[in-house]
Amino acid sequence: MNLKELSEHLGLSQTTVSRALNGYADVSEDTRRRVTEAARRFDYRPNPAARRLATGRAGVVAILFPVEQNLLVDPHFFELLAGLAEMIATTEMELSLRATPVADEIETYRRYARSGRVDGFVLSSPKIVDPRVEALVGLPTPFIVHGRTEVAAPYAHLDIDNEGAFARATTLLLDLGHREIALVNGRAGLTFARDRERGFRSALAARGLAPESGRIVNAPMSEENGYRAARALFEDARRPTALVASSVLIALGAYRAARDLGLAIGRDVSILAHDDALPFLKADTLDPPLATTHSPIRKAGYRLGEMLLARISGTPPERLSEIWPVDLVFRSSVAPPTRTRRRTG
Amino acid sequence: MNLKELSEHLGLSQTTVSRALNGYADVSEDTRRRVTEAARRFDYRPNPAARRLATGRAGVVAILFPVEQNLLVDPHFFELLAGLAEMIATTEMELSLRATPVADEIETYRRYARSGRVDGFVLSSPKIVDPRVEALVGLPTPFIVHGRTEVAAPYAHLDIDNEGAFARATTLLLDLGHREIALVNGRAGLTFARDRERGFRSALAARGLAPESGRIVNAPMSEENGYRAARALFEDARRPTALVASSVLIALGAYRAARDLGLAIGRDVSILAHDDALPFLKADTLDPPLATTHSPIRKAGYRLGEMLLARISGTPPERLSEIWPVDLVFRSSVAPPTRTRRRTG
DNA sequence: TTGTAAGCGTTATCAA
DNA sequence: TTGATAACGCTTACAA
Repeated sequence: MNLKELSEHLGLSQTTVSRALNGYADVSEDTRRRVTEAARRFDYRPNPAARRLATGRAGVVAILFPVEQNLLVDPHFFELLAGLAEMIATTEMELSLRATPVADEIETYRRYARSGRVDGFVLSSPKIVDPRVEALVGLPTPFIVHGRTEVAAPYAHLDIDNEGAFARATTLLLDLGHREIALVNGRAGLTFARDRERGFRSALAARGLAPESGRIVNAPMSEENGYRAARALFEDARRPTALVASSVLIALGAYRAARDLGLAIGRDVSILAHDDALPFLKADTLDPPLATTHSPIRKAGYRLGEMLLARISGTPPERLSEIWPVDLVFRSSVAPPTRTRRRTG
Repeated sequence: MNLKELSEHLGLSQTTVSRALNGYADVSEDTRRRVTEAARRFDYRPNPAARRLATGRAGVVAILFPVEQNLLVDPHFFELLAGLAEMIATTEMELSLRATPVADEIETYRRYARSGRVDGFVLSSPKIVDPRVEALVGLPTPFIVHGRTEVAAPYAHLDIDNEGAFARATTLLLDLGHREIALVNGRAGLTFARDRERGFRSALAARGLAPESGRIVNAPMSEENGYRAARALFEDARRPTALVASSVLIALGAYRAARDLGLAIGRDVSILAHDDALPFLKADTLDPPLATTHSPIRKAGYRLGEMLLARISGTPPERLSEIWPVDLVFRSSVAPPTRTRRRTG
């Protein structure tokens, strides 16, 4: 059943039927009712290719990932993707997952944008200065960034308040009496990692403190890297009494390191992590329950989809900027430091 | 630059230019050369929407995932996805990633297939009897299955020889002298898990043995589940001397369990796993290096893309069936059993 | 409030 | 071997 048949059946023109279905104002209520009712009865679905040809829109939003980096293996990326896919599934559009060789990334964006096969991009894990964003602000294809980056032109983005979250987390530990606090962060060069470090430093600075050397670690966020970093920190002669982690995955590794070294979490050492709400890793079911700054990355993915569609519909980028506040959730993995406990490796 | 402009520039009809570009036979070599040369010079790209409207093809292949199950968090799934995305990126098509509520899965396939927005599906992790496949064999939309399932009609599929692989792995352990062997497998009900169990059992049966109760464990393949299963097995009074695992992730958990219990891998207990070549988890860099049956799942994803495109181009499903052999890689995590070593919890 | 008609950029049919 | 011409199914000026 196509538009022509449907309109013939109704004794109306294709124009009127099309407008009735697309919610134009200049259609009588009565006609609209008849049309929508018939459309439902015949299960009429506009042909997407025809619509795309007529409107000039591809009906596709895309997310690119570098083949060589194992981004797909990063659960944070995947949760974002899942939320995005959920949102797009509520529309008539497609979410296109596209592989690109890392060396050719910018050129892939360029070519793909010009191909007319895509209406918009979602960018994740932006660097402090991100060549993808720099290239895309010069192109007509809309895009949205999960996170922030340093670029002159306005660009649509959704971020969480990383700096504020880590400042509050660090302040909490300071309030409990901790003075020796370490930060196990994500990869250096990524904006979120810089912002979290800023929050960490500013909280310390507010008490006249500064992080000691070696107390800030940068690495991709995995259990294994969390274990390595925490183990090294815990084995140091000047073991920190508290650790802030950029992911529950890292905290999980830190838990393992603490166990291996016979340290009681929430007693010998306090641990607090940012929680992106990875579904297979619940902070409150760890032993002991893990204190967190909490912000579901899946929801962010969903919202990114909505914002990108708004951008595609013409909302200017400067109006599409959201910074989400982050909850601080106190749990028993943090406690006041126990004085002068020192342990040699 | 569109077809009309290009053909006017060449002084040819659109028809001829189109045919020259699409490799039709009835175009003179000379004309074809001129046309392709001009197309390259002007960077002509056919409008995908127009092409889709004219051909009736969507230019999209899709892979659906259930929102509630954390499939996206399973690295096996996204390695497959990465390979698939790599293949599709070499074409003019899109790979659409689509979320579906698990309760509504079949209906989503149906609706989506009828929507005209997709030319074909990739199905992964089929069940022994899989309702998705049963629904899709009745529809005109082509699809391909990664794995096998029990269904009357022919269907396109690519699988590895799970049964053979696990029979060989088990036989290797038997040859080394092991008699008490456990299997830590994937989720029950999935075809690959059944096939691996079959291989395991048949190898034992060939020596007149049968697995003892509790020696076959089914669970989603994760480090955590591997740890739990292995720990329970290793703590049992009748500890198995060898363990076969369906994933390196499981083996990783088993390594941790062995370490926690003071068991030396490759001495007190032998461990062998199927290796899908997850990029962040190399069997040969574990300590000790892990013996495996080896088959890169990413390559399978790539090949699935090729096969699906062949299916879409008209190759009948019965001609699209591949079962890949699996390599057995001996490493020092397996050794002959050390007799009468028993350890109580 | 409704209808006419002209695109949108291809591919496919058929005739030359 | 090439070219008119008609689909493909929709949206959207513009006219009524």
